[in-house]
Amino acid sequence: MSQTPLSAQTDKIWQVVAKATKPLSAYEILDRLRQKGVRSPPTVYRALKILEARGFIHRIESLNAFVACSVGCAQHAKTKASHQEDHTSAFAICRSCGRVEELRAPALDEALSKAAKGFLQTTEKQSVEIVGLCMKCATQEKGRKKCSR
Amino acid sequence: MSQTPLSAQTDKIWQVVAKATKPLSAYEILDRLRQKGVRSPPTVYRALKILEARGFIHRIESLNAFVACSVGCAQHAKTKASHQEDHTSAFAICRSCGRVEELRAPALDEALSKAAKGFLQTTEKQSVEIVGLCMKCATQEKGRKKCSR
DNA sequence: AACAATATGTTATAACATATCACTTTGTGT
DNA sequence: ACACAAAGTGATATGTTATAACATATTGTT
Repeated sequence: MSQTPLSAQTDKIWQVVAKATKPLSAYEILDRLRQKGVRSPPTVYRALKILEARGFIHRIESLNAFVACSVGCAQHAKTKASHQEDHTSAFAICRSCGRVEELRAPALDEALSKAAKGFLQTTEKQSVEIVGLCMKCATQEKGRKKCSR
Repeated sequence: MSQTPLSAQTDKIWQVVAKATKPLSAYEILDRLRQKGVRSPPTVYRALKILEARGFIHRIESLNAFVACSVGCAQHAKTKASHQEDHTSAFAICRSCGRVEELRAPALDEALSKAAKGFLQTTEKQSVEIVGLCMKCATQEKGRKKCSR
Protein backbone atom coordinates (compact mmCIF):
# COMPACT_ATOMS: atom_id res chain seq x y z
CA MET A 1 0.00 0.00 0.00
CA SER A 2 1.44 3.28 -1.09
CA GLN A 3 2.12 5.75 1.71
CA THR A 4 3.24 8.71 -0.33
CA PRO A 5 1.08 11.75 0.35
CA LEU A 6 -1.10 13.00 -2.45
CA SER A 7 0.27 15.84 -4.53
CA ALA A 8 -1.34 19.23 -4.02
CA GLN A 9 -3.06 18.94 -7.36
CA THR A 10 -4.45 15.49 -6.74
CA ASP A 11 -5.56 16.53 -3.30
CA LYS A 12 -7.56 19.43 -4.74
CA ILE A 13 -9.48 17.02 -6.90
CA TRP A 14 -10.00 14.68 -4.00
CA GLN A 15 -11.40 17.48 -1.87
CA VAL A 16 -14.02 18.24 -4.50
CA VAL A 17 -15.13 14.64 -4.84
CA ALA A 18 -15.16 14.15 -1.08
CA LYS A 19 -17.32 17.21 -0.47
CA ALA A 20 -19.93 16.26 -3.05
CA THR A 21 -23.14 14.57 -2.01
CA LYS A 22 -23.38 12.63 -5.24
CA PRO A 23 -21.04 11.25 -7.90
CA LEU A 24 -19.40 13.88 -10.08
CA SER A 25 -18.33 13.59 -13.68
CA ALA A 26 -14.79 14.60 -14.57
CA TYR A 27 -16.10 17.74 -16.21
CA GLU A 28 -18.18 18.70 -13.20
CA ILE A 29 -15.03 18.45 -11.14
CA LEU A 30 -13.20 20.53 -13.71
CA ASP A 31 -15.86 23.25 -13.55
CA ARG A 32 -15.59 23.47 -9.80
CA LEU A 33 -11.83 23.93 -9.98
CA ARG A 34 -11.40 26.39 -12.83
CA GLN A 35 -10.95 29.25 -10.41
CA LYS A 36 -8.30 27.30 -8.59
CA GLY A 37 -6.23 26.92 -11.70
CA VAL A 38 -7.35 23.59 -13.07
CA ARG A 39 -8.00 24.13 -16.73
CA SER A 40 -7.86 20.93 -18.71
CA PRO A 41 -9.48 17.50 -18.69
CA PRO A 42 -6.23 15.50 -18.58
CA THR A 43 -5.33 17.13 -15.28
CA VAL A 44 -8.57 15.87 -13.79
CA TYR A 45 -8.40 12.42 -15.35
CA ARG A 46 -4.83 11.94 -14.18
CA ALA A 47 -5.77 12.76 -10.63
CA LEU A 48 -8.85 10.54 -10.78
CA LYS A 49 -6.74 7.65 -11.96
CA ILE A 50 -4.33 8.06 -9.07
CA LEU A 51 -7.15 8.43 -6.57
CA GLU A 52 -8.89 5.34 -7.86
CA ALA A 53 -5.71 3.27 -7.82
CA ARG A 54 -5.16 4.23 -4.21
CA GLY A 55 -8.70 3.55 -3.14
CA PHE A 56 -9.82 7.09 -2.38
CA ILE A 57 -12.55 7.09 -4.97
CA HIS A 58 -14.62 4.71 -7.03
CA ARG A 59 -15.81 5.05 -10.57
CA ILE A 60 -19.51 4.45 -11.17
CA GLU A 61 -19.59 2.93 -14.64
CA SER A 62 -23.26 3.43 -15.34
CA LEU A 63 -22.96 7.15 -14.58
CA ASN A 64 -19.50 7.90 -15.91
CA ALA A 65 -18.90 9.57 -12.61
CA PHE A 66 -16.77 9.34 -9.51
CA VAL A 67 -17.61 9.08 -5.85
CA ALA A 68 -15.50 9.22 -2.70
CA CYS A 69 -14.90 5.91 -1.05
CA SER A 70 -16.94 5.76 2.09
CA VAL A 71 -15.01 3.12 3.96
CA GLY A 72 -12.17 4.02 6.24
CA CYS A 73 -11.72 7.53 4.95
CA ALA A 74 -11.51 9.28 8.28
CA GLN A 75 -7.78 8.89 8.47
CA HIS A 76 -7.19 10.61 5.17
CA ALA A 77 -8.09 14.00 6.60
CA LYS A 78 -5.11 13.64 8.88
CA THR A 79 -2.47 11.86 6.88
CA LYS A 80 -3.42 12.42 3.26
CA ALA A 81 -1.44 9.33 2.67
CA SER A 82 -2.72 5.91 3.49
CA HIS A 83 -5.99 4.41 2.51
CA GLN A 84 -7.58 1.05 2.15
CA GLU A 85 -6.89 -0.07 -1.37
CA ASP A 86 -8.27 -2.62 -3.65
CA HIS A 87 -11.47 -3.52 -1.93
CA THR A 88 -14.54 -4.19 -4.00
CA SER A 89 -17.89 -2.62 -3.40
CA ALA A 90 -21.32 -2.53 -4.89
CA PHE A 91 -23.20 0.71 -5.39
CA ALA A 92 -26.85 1.48 -4.92
CA ILE A 93 -27.89 4.52 -6.92
CA CYS A 94 -31.04 6.59 -6.63
CA ARG A 95 -32.20 7.59 -10.09
CA SER A 96 -34.09 10.54 -8.68
CA CYS A 97 -31.77 12.35 -6.28
CA GLY A 98 -28.55 10.86 -7.58
CA ARG A 99 -27.21 9.86 -4.21
CA VAL A 100 -25.17 6.69 -4.01
CA GLU A 101 -24.61 4.24 -1.21
CA GLU A 102 -21.52 2.08 -1.10
CA LEU A 103 -22.31 -1.47 -0.13
CA ARG A 104 -19.80 -3.99 1.16
CA ALA A 105 -21.25 -7.40 0.55
CA PRO A 106 -18.84 -10.30 0.70
CA ALA A 107 -21.66 -12.71 -0.10
CA LEU A 108 -22.16 -10.86 -3.32
CA ASP A 109 -18.50 -10.87 -4.29
CA GLU A 110 -18.38 -14.54 -3.62
CA ALA A 111 -21.47 -15.28 -5.69
CA LEU A 112 -20.02 -13.28 -8.55
CA SER A 113 -16.60 -14.92 -8.53
CA LYS A 114 -18.28 -18.27 -8.40
CA ALA A 115 -20.56 -17.48 -11.31
CA ALA A 116 -17.61 -16.35 -13.41
CA LYS A 117 -15.49 -19.36 -12.56
CA GLY A 118 -16.21 -21.32 -15.73
CA PHE A 119 -15.12 -18.50 -18.01
CA LEU A 120 -12.52 -16.44 -16.21
CA GLN A 121 -9.36 -17.89 -14.81
CA THR A 122 -8.38 -14.79 -12.91
CA THR A 123 -10.45 -11.75 -12.04
CA GLU A 124 -9.09 -8.25 -11.74
CA LYS A 125 -11.89 -5.78 -11.51
CA GLN A 126 -15.58 -5.74 -10.94
CA SER A 127 -18.42 -3.31 -11.15
CA VAL A 128 -21.71 -3.93 -9.39
CA GLU A 129 -24.37 -1.27 -9.59
CA ILE A 130 -28.06 -1.24 -8.84
CA VAL A 131 -30.40 1.61 -9.67
CA GLY A 132 -33.74 2.42 -8.14
CA LEU A 133 -35.63 4.89 -6.01
CA CYS A 134 -34.24 5.56 -2.57
CA MET A 135 -36.52 5.53 0.48
CA LYS A 136 -36.64 9.27 0.66
CA CYS A 137 -37.48 9.88 -2.99
CA ALA A 138 -40.01 7.06 -3.02
CA THR A 139 -41.90 8.77 -0.21
CA GLN A 140 -41.88 12.11 -1.99
CA GLU A 141 -43.01 10.59 -5.25
CA LYS A 142 -45.93 8.94 -3.51
CA GLY A 143 -46.87 12.33 -2.11
CA ARG A 144 -46.90 13.84 -5.56
CA LYS A 145 -49.16 11.13 -6.90
CA LYS A 146 -51.80 12.07 -4.36
CA CYS A 147 -51.95 15.53 -5.89
CA SER A 148 -53.15 14.02 -9.17
CA ARG A 149 -49.84 13.88 -10.89
CA MET B 1 -44.20 -8.49 -23.71
CA SER B 2 -44.29 -6.77 -27.05
CA GLN B 3 -44.95 -9.06 -30.00
CA THR B 4 -44.56 -6.57 -32.80
CA PRO B 5 -41.86 -7.66 -35.23
CA LEU B 6 -38.74 -5.59 -35.41
CA SER B 7 -38.60 -2.98 -38.15
CA ALA B 8 -36.25 -3.71 -41.05
CA GLN B 9 -33.86 -1.06 -39.79
CA THR B 10 -33.78 -2.34 -36.24
CA ASP B 11 -33.37 -5.87 -37.48
CA LYS B 12 -30.29 -4.89 -39.50
CA ILE B 13 -28.67 -3.58 -36.36
CA TRP B 14 -29.66 -6.68 -34.46
CA GLN B 15 -28.08 -8.92 -37.08
CA VAL B 16 -24.78 -7.14 -36.70
CA VAL B 17 -24.72 -7.42 -32.93
CA ALA B 18 -25.84 -11.05 -33.05
CA LYS B 19 -23.11 -12.05 -35.49
CA ALA B 20 -20.32 -10.43 -33.49
CA THR B 21 -18.13 -12.49 -31.21
CA LYS B 22 -17.62 -9.64 -28.82
CA PRO B 23 -19.48 -6.52 -27.67
CA LEU B 24 -19.64 -3.75 -30.25
CA SER B 25 -19.76 -0.03 -29.67
CA ALA B 26 -22.46 1.96 -31.43
CA TYR B 27 -19.89 3.36 -33.82
CA GLU B 28 -18.50 -0.05 -34.66
CA ILE B 29 -22.03 -1.09 -35.57
CA LEU B 30 -22.40 2.05 -37.63
CA ASP B 31 -19.19 1.33 -39.53
CA ARG B 32 -20.38 -2.16 -40.41
CA LEU B 33 -23.63 -0.84 -41.82
CA ARG B 34 -22.57 2.20 -43.84
CA GLN B 35 -22.78 0.26 -47.06
CA LYS B 36 -26.26 -0.84 -46.18
CA GLY B 37 -27.48 2.70 -45.87
CA VAL B 38 -27.04 3.40 -42.18
CA ARG B 39 -25.30 6.73 -41.96
CA SER B 40 -25.90 8.46 -38.66
CA PRO B 41 -25.39 7.68 -34.99
CA PRO B 42 -28.98 8.43 -33.95
CA THR B 43 -30.21 5.65 -36.22
CA VAL B 44 -28.01 3.17 -34.42
CA TYR B 45 -28.77 4.42 -30.94
CA ARG B 46 -32.49 4.35 -31.61
CA ALA B 47 -32.33 0.74 -32.68
CA LEU B 48 -30.13 -0.19 -29.73
CA LYS B 49 -32.62 1.35 -27.35
CA ILE B 50 -35.47 -0.67 -28.82
CA LEU B 51 -33.42 -3.86 -28.82
CA GLU B 52 -32.39 -3.37 -25.23
CA ALA B 53 -35.94 -2.63 -24.10
CA ARG B 54 -37.11 -5.84 -25.72
CA GLY B 55 -34.33 -7.95 -24.31
CA PHE B 56 -32.47 -8.74 -27.52
CA ILE B 57 -29.28 -7.09 -26.40
CA HIS B 58 -27.54 -5.94 -23.26
CA ARG B 59 -25.42 -2.90 -22.70
CA ILE B 60 -22.04 -3.47 -21.07
CA GLU B 61 -21.49 -0.32 -19.03
CA SER B 62 -17.79 -0.69 -18.46
CA LEU B 63 -17.16 -1.03 -22.21
CA ASN B 64 -19.77 1.34 -23.62
CA ALA B 65 -20.69 -1.53 -25.89
CA PHE B 66 -23.54 -3.86 -26.70
CA VAL B 67 -23.81 -7.62 -26.83
CA ALA B 68 -26.54 -9.96 -28.02
CA CYS B 69 -28.52 -11.62 -25.28
CA SER B 70 -27.51 -15.22 -25.12
CA VAL B 71 -30.58 -16.63 -23.41
CA GLY B 72 -33.55 -17.87 -25.38
CA CYS B 73 -32.60 -16.23 -28.62
CA ALA B 74 -33.19 -19.19 -30.89
CA GLN B 75 -36.79 -18.27 -31.48
CA HIS B 76 -35.93 -14.82 -32.75
CA ALA B 77 -34.48 -16.17 -35.97
CA LYS B 78 -37.92 -17.45 -36.79
CA THR B 79 -40.33 -14.86 -35.47
CA LYS B 80 -38.32 -11.68 -35.15
CA ALA B 81 -40.90 -10.80 -32.62
CA SER B 82 -40.93 -12.21 -29.15
CA HIS B 83 -38.09 -12.43 -26.72
CA GLN B 84 -37.53 -12.83 -23.06
CA GLU B 85 -37.56 -9.37 -21.60
CA ASP B 86 -36.42 -7.85 -18.42
CA HIS B 87 -34.19 -10.53 -17.06
CA THR B 88 -31.03 -9.54 -15.28
CA SER B 89 -27.64 -10.97 -16.00
CA ALA B 90 -24.08 -10.55 -14.96
CA PHE B 91 -21.27 -10.38 -17.49
CA ALA B 92 -17.81 -11.85 -17.33
CA ILE B 93 -15.43 -10.01 -19.63
CA CYS B 94 -12.00 -11.07 -20.82
CA ARG B 95 -9.74 -8.02 -20.91
CA SER B 96 -7.48 -9.69 -23.45
CA CYS B 97 -9.71 -11.14 -26.17
CA GLY B 98 -12.78 -9.08 -25.39
CA ARG B 99 -15.19 -11.97 -25.31
CA VAL B 100 -18.05 -11.81 -22.88
CA GLU B 101 -20.04 -14.51 -21.15
CA GLU B 102 -23.53 -13.85 -19.91
CA LEU B 103 -24.11 -15.30 -16.48
CA ARG B 104 -27.46 -15.99 -14.94
CA ALA B 105 -26.97 -16.12 -11.23
CA PRO B 106 -30.09 -15.82 -9.11
CA ALA B 107 -28.00 -16.10 -5.95
CA LEU B 108 -26.16 -13.01 -7.05
CA ASP B 109 -29.30 -11.04 -7.83
CA GLU B 110 -30.67 -11.94 -4.48
CA ALA B 111 -27.52 -10.95 -2.63
CA LEU B 112 -27.52 -7.63 -4.43
CA SER B 113 -31.15 -6.78 -3.76
CA LYS B 114 -30.64 -7.69 -0.17
CA ALA B 115 -27.55 -5.53 0.16
CA ALA B 116 -29.38 -2.56 -1.34
CA LYS B 117 -32.44 -2.99 0.83
CA GLY B 118 -31.57 -0.33 3.38
CA PHE B 119 -31.12 2.40 0.81
CA LEU B 120 -33.36 1.63 -2.14
CA GLN B 121 -37.05 1.10 -1.80
CA THR B 122 -37.54 -0.17 -5.32
CA THR B 123 -34.97 -1.36 -7.80
CA GLU B 124 -35.25 -0.95 -11.54
CA LYS B 125 -31.99 -1.80 -13.20
CA GLN B 126 -28.74 -3.42 -12.37
CA SER B 127 -25.36 -3.83 -13.92
CA VAL B 128 -22.95 -6.51 -12.79
CA GLU B 129 -19.67 -6.89 -14.60
CA ILE B 130 -16.47 -8.70 -13.80
CA VAL B 131 -13.27 -8.39 -15.76
CA GLY B 132 -10.35 -10.77 -15.90
CA LEU B 133 -8.45 -13.15 -18.10
CA CYS B 134 -10.42 -15.97 -19.66
CA MET B 135 -9.13 -19.53 -19.54
CA LYS B 136 -7.97 -19.43 -23.11
CA CYS B 137 -6.06 -16.16 -22.87
CA ALA B 138 -4.55 -17.10 -19.52
CA THR B 139 -3.03 -20.18 -21.12
CA GLN B 140 -1.60 -18.19 -24.00
CA GLU B 141 -0.19 -15.53 -21.74
CA LYS B 142 1.60 -18.16 -19.70
CA GLY B 143 3.11 -19.48 -22.92
CA ARG B 144 4.43 -16.08 -23.81
CA LYS B 145 6.08 -15.63 -20.44
CA LYS B 146 8.18 -18.73 -21.07
CA CYS B 147 9.66 -16.99 -24.10
CA SER B 148 11.07 -14.27 -21.82
CA ARG B 149 8.37 -11.73 -22.41
C1' DA C 1 25.55 19.59 -11.17
C1' DA C 2 23.59 15.73 -13.73
C1' DC C 3 20.22 12.55 -14.11
C1' DA C 4 15.97 9.86 -13.71
C1' DA C 5 11.39 9.75 -12.26
C1' DT C 6 7.21 11.89 -11.49
C1' DA C 7 3.98 15.49 -11.99
C1' DT C 8 1.91 19.23 -14.60
C1' DG C 9 0.23 22.13 -18.48
C1' DT C 10 -1.63 22.58 -23.14
C1' DT C 11 -3.53 21.56 -27.56
C1' DA C 12 -5.87 18.75 -30.25
C1' DT C 13 -8.66 15.00 -31.18
C1' DA C 14 -10.96 10.54 -30.43
C1' DA C 15 -14.96 8.18 -28.76
C1' DC C 16 -19.58 8.07 -27.07
C1' DA C 17 -24.36 10.02 -27.04
C1' DT C 18 -28.40 12.97 -27.87
C1' DA C 19 -31.30 17.22 -29.30
C1' DT C 20 -33.81 18.85 -32.95
C1' DC C 21 -36.29 19.20 -36.95
C1' DA C 22 -38.00 17.70 -41.42
C1' DC C 23 -40.05 14.10 -43.87
C1' DT C 24 -42.13 9.37 -44.63
C1' DT C 25 -44.56 5.38 -43.59
C1' DT C 26 -48.06 2.90 -41.20
C1' DG C 27 -52.19 2.16 -38.72
C1' DT C 28 -56.98 3.61 -37.43
C1' DG C 29 -61.47 5.59 -37.60
C1' DT C 30 -64.87 7.67 -40.51
C1' DA D 1 -60.74 6.72 -50.10
C1' DC D 2 -59.66 10.30 -46.83
C1' DA D 3 -57.92 12.53 -42.66
C1' DC D 4 -55.41 12.13 -38.79
C1' DA D 5 -52.29 10.24 -35.23
C1' DA D 6 -48.42 7.50 -34.18
C1' DA D 7 -44.25 5.50 -35.16
C1' DG D 8 -40.20 5.32 -37.85
C1' DT D 9 -36.42 7.43 -40.54
C1' DG D 10 -32.77 10.70 -42.18
C1' DA D 11 -29.61 14.31 -41.47
C1' DT D 12 -27.12 17.97 -39.20
C1' DA D 13 -25.34 19.75 -35.43
C1' DT D 14 -23.93 19.65 -30.92
C1' DG D 15 -23.06 17.97 -26.29
C1' DT D 16 -20.38 14.92 -23.26
C1' DT D 17 -16.70 11.87 -21.88
C1' DA D 18 -11.85 10.44 -22.43
C1' DT D 19 -7.11 10.22 -24.14
C1' DA D 20 -2.91 10.94 -27.28
C1' DA D 21 1.02 13.55 -27.76
C1' DC D 22 4.27 16.64 -26.57
C1' DA D 23 6.45 20.38 -23.80
C1' DT D 24 7.83 21.98 -19.34
C1' DA D 25 8.55 21.86 -14.43
C1' DT D 26 9.47 19.73 -10.05
C1' DT D 27 11.55 16.44 -7.01
C1' DG D 28 14.72 13.04 -5.33
C1' DT D 29 19.27 10.73 -5.86
C1' DT D 30 23.98 10.18 -6.85
